[in-house]
Amino acid sequence: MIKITLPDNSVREIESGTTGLNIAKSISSRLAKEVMAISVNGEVWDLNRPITTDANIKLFTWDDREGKETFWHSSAHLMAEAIEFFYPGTKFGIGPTVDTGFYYDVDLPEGKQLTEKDLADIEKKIIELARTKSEIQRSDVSKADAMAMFTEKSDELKLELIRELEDGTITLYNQGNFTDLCRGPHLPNTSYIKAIKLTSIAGAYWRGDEKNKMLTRVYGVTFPKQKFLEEYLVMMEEAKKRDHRKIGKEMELFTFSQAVGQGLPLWLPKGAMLRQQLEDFLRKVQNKFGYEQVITPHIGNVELYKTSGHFQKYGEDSFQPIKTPAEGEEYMLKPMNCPHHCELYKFKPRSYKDLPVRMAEFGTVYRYEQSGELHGLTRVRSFTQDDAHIFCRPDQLKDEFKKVIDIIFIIFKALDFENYTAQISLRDPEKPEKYIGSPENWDKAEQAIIEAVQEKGLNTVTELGEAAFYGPKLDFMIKDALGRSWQLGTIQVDYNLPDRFDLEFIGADDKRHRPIMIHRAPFGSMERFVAVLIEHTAGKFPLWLTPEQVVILPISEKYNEYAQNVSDFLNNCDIRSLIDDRNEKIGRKIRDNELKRIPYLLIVGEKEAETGQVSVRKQGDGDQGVMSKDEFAAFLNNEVKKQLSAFYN
RNA sequence: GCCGGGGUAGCUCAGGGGUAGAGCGCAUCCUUGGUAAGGAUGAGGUCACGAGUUCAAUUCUCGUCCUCGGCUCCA
Repeated sequence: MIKITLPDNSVREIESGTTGLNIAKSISSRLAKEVMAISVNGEVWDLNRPITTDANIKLFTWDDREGKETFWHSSAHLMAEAIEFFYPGTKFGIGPTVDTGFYYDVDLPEGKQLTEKDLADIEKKIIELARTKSEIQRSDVSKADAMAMFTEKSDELKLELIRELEDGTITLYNQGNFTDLCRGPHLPNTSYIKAIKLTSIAGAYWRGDEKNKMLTRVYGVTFPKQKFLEEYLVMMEEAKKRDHRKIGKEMELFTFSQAVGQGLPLWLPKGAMLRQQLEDFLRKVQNKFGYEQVITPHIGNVELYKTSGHFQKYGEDSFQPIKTPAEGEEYMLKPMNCPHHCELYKFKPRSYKDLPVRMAEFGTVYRYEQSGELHGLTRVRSFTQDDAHIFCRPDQLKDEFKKVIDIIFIIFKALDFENYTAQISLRDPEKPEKYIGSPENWDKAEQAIIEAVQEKGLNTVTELGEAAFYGPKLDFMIKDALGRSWQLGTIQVDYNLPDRFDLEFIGADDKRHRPIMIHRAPFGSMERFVAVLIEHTAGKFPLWLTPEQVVILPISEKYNEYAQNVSDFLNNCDIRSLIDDRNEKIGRKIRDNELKRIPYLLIVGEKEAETGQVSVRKQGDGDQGVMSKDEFAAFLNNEVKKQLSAFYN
C-alpha cells in the first residue's frame, strides 16, 4: 500500500500500482469522466500510469491548463496519425501545444503539399481515428532502440531530437498505427477528442532557425464537446469583427497606400483627431510628472548612430543612409530618438541639482521592418513613439523608475486596460555577444528594475534574452482581439548610452559623474496603441476620445435659430463637431449611415422651440427624455464625467 | 526575408479565354416631417501593374507591387 495526498491535504491509502484514472473513479464517476491528467509530486503524468510510491497528487480536467495541454498534446499525435495516413512517409518534427490548441511541424514527402482544402479531409480522419478509442500507450525505450526505430522510418528530424536526449529518459507513445517520440503526458485513449478544427497551415523553420529547412506547420484546436467547438468558432467570428484594420477602414481612421509605400500609415482626419486626443492626454499627465517637451529632427548624421551603436547593430537592416551633395556626408532617417536627446542633454554642463532631466517628445521614427512582419497599425515602418528619456543620478533611479510605472498605470486605468502582462526582459546569460556594455552595469540595471517592480508590488514574468541590446527593460504586453500579444508600454534602464555619449553631471563633490538614462514609452507607439485601443473598445471609444459625438436634427427650418443656440452651447462644451441635417450654416447635410454611428442625437422641433427644450437620444440606449438647455448641459457633462472618472480616480 | 493563401465597383464578395455581376454604400428625384426611415432612377471598374502564350487574356504562364495567415525578426 502507498499513501497519496490530495490537494486538500486528505490522505488515502491505495494499492501500489493504482493509476490516476482509478483514483478519480474512487472519488466520483463524474470526475473519472472528466479527468485528463494527474500530477504526481509536481510532475504531470498519464492517467493510466501506475503510481508506486507515496505521492502528492492533483487531478486535472479541461478546466485546468494541464488538462487542456494533455488533451491538445494527444490531439497533435492524432493529427499526425491522420497526416501519415494521407501522406505516408511524412517526417515529423515537433508537435507542441500553444495557448489555444496545438500544431505539428511536418516534412511532407517529396512533391506533396498541404493546402487549406485538404484540412477538411484530415479533420474527418481525425474524428474517425478518435472514435476507434485507441489506447495511448507509453513505453520506455533505450536510445539505441529509438535510433533504430526512427532510422527505419528515415525520419531525420526525430533522429536529430533523439541524439540530444540522454539514454534512459526516452519515452515513446503509441496509438493505433502511430508511434511518436514524446515526453508526454497523454490521455488514456483517443475517444476523449470529440471535436476538431484545423485552423491554419503555415511554413515554419525547423527548430525556429531561419537557416534551417522550412516545414509545414498545421495548427489545430480540439475539444471534448462539440458545443465547445461551436462556442470557439463564434468567438473567433466576434474577434474578427474587432480587428483594428477592419474598424479603422470602416470608421475612416487610417489607411495605407501602395503609392506611398508599405507599412507607412496615413492617418485620416478622424484617426488624427483620436490620436491627438491621446497625445494631449498623455502630455497633460507628463506635465504633472515634471516632463519637458522637446523637438528634434527626423534625420541625423550617420556618425550619431555609430556613436550610439545602433548603426553597427541595425545599419544594414535600416532605411539606408541619405546622401547629400557633400562628398561622403550621410544622414539617416532616425530609427529612435535617444541619440538626439543625448545631444540635448549635452548642450550645457549639468549639476546634480538639475537632475533628473526628463525630456519628452512624440518622435516619429523609421525602421525598415521585414516585409512579412508588417501588420496593420501594430507593426509599421514609420511610427510615432510617445518617447521620453530621463537622465538621473544613481540614487534617483529607482524612484524615477517607479514614477514611470505610475504613469503607465494612469494610462491603462483611464482606458480600461486590465488584462496586461508585465514582463521583465533580461539578457540571455549564454549570449553575451548580443549586448553592449559592462556586465557590472548590466547587473546594476537589472537589479534596479527587479527592485522597483517588487516595491510596486507588480506581478511580473521574467524572460531571459528579451532585453534590448543596450539594457534590460520592463514591458507591458496586451493581447489583441485574436489573442496575439503586443508590447505596448516599455521602460528601459540604460547605463550604456550615457557612456557612449560621454554624458556627465557635476556632483556635490565637484567631480564628474555619469547619469543613468531611462527610456520609456507608456503607449509604446501611437500606431500600435490606437490599434489595441480599437480592438479593446471595438471602435466605441470613450466619449472624450470620440471624433463626432452630437448631431442636432431640427425638424424644420424655422428652428434653426434655436439649433444655433444649442450649437453655441455645445461649442462652449468643447464639442468638436456638429452636424446638422438641413441647416447649412451649421454644417453639411448628414447621411443616414453617419447617423447610425453618432452617439448623441438632439431633436429640435416645434414643441422644443415652444418650451425651449431638446429631445435627446443616445445611440444604442434610446430616448433620454426631453431636456432644457441646462438639463442637457448637465446630462452631457455627466456623460463626459462617466468617461473621465477613471482618470480622476 | 522565408512558406502558403489572395488582389474584380467606395465596402463585402460571386464569376470566368470572346468588351463585366450582386448586396451594401454613393448621386438625383419622389415620399416621409418626431424619423437613426421607404420608393424610383442613375453614376461608378484599363478586373493591382508589366511581360509572354493566343485570332482574342480580367481569366492561362512568368515577373513585380500590395495584402492575409504563420515562421524568423522587433533598437
